[in-house]
Amino acid sequence: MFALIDCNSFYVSCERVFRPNLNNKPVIVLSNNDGCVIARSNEAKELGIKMGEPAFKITDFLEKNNVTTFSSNYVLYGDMSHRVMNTLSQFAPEIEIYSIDEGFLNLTGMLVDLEDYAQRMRQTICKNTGIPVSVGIGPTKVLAKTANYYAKKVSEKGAFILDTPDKIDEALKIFEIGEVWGIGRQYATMLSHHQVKTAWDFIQLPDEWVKKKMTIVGLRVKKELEGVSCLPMELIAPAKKAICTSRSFGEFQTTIEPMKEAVATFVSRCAYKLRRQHSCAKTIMVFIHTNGFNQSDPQYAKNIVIPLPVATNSTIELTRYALIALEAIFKAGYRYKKAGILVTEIVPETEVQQSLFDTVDRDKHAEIMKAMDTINARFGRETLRLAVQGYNPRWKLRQEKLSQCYTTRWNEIITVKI
DNA sequence: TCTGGGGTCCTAGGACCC
DNA sequence: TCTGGGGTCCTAGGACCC
Repeated sequence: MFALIDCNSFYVSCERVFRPNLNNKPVIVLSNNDGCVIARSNEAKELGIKMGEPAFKITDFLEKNNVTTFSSNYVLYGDMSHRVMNTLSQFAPEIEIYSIDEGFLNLTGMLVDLEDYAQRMRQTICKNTGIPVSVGIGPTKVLAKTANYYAKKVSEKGAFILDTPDKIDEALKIFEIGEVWGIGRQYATMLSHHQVKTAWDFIQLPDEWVKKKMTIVGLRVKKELEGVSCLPMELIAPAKKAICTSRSFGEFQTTIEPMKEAVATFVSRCAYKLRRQHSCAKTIMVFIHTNGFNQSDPQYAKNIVIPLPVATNSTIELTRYALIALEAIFKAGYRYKKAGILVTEIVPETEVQQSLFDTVDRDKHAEIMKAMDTINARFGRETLRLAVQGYNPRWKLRQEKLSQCYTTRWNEIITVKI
C-alpha cells in the first residue's frame, strides 16, 4: 500500500501557523510579482476565487470580502516543507518527497491499522508543524492520489483508504476522468469525445487503444487505476537535467543595465543550484521578452543558446557568457517584462570533459565558489556576490504583502506580546 | 497599470552511420 | 522490373505534474 500525504492549502497554511487569527477566514497567496492567485483557503474557494486568477482583476472583490492576501514567501514555505517531510519520514522506511507539499510513503509490509495510522500521521504533523494534511491510501500511487482527493473532498476525518476492490470500484465510478493524476486537460477532452467521463469508463478501454492515443504514459495510468503498480517509489531525487531561473520584473525595463543585474542574479542562482547537486552545465541559454498580454505594445522575444567550452558551475564563468548573450539579443525600443536563464547538458562535476585549450583555472574557481557558498550559507543569500549584480535592483519583484521569514531569520522571528 | 516559475517524459521524423 | 538491413542521435512538439 502507498500513502499520499498532501498539505491542505499549503502556502495559506504556512502563513496561518504564524497568524492564527486568520484561521476560518478567507486567505490567498499570490504568485511571484503578486501576479496570480496560487493558493486559497477553503473560505476563499467558497467565495469563488479561482486558481490562477490574475490578482489585479479581483482587487475590489478581495477588499469587499475581507480576503487576506499574501505575496509568495518561498523561504518560509521551503522551511515548513522540510519540517513536514521530517515528521512524515518517521512513519515509514520509504518516503518520496514528491513536491513541496506532497509525499508518498511506502506502507508495504507494515502491520498497522491504516485508519489509525493515517490519523496518527495527521495529528503528529499538526502538532510538530501546525500544518493540516490529508492522507490518501491505496494499492498504487495513482489510487493513493485518488484516495487523497476523497480525503480532501468528502471525508470529515481528512483521510481516505481505498483498500478493497469494492471500495475502489465505487470510487472510480464517480471519479471524473480529468481529476485522475496524469490525465490533464487535453486528454480529458479527447476522452470525453469517446464517452469516457469517469476513471471507471477509462479502465474499460482496451490497452492498445489507450497506448496508441496516450502513449505508454497513459497506459501506466490505466494499469495503476486497475491496481497494478507501475510507478515505483523514487527515494532519491535524481539530479536535475535542466535548471532554470527566471523572473518577471516589478517594472518594465527599457535599458540593458538593470537587465544585466537581473541576468547576473539569475545566473548566480542557477550556478548555486548546480553546485548544490554537484553538477556542471555545458550549455547556457538566456532569454528575454516583452509582455505578451499587452497587445498594443510592440512585442519582442528572443533566446540565445551558448555552448560552453568546458562544463562549469562557476558563477563567474557562467555570468561572463550570459552577459555576452544578453548583449547579443537585447534590442532597444521595447518594454521588457521578463528575463531568464536555463542551463542544460548537465553532467556530474566528477565527469567533466576537460579541454586541451582551457584558459580557466578551474581549481581556483572551485575554491572561490566554495568560499562564497560558505559565507552565504552563514550570512544569507547574496551576501557575497558579483559586483555586476548590483544593489537596489530596479527590476525587483513586486512583493507588497510579504510575510516574515519566521523560521529562518533571527531578526524576523515571531514576537509574542503579553 | 497589473497576468508565476519551475520541471519531466514520450514520440515522430529527419539526418546520419556502417 | 528489380533497389537491404540495422542502428544512433537530435530536435520539435505535445502531453503532463506541482
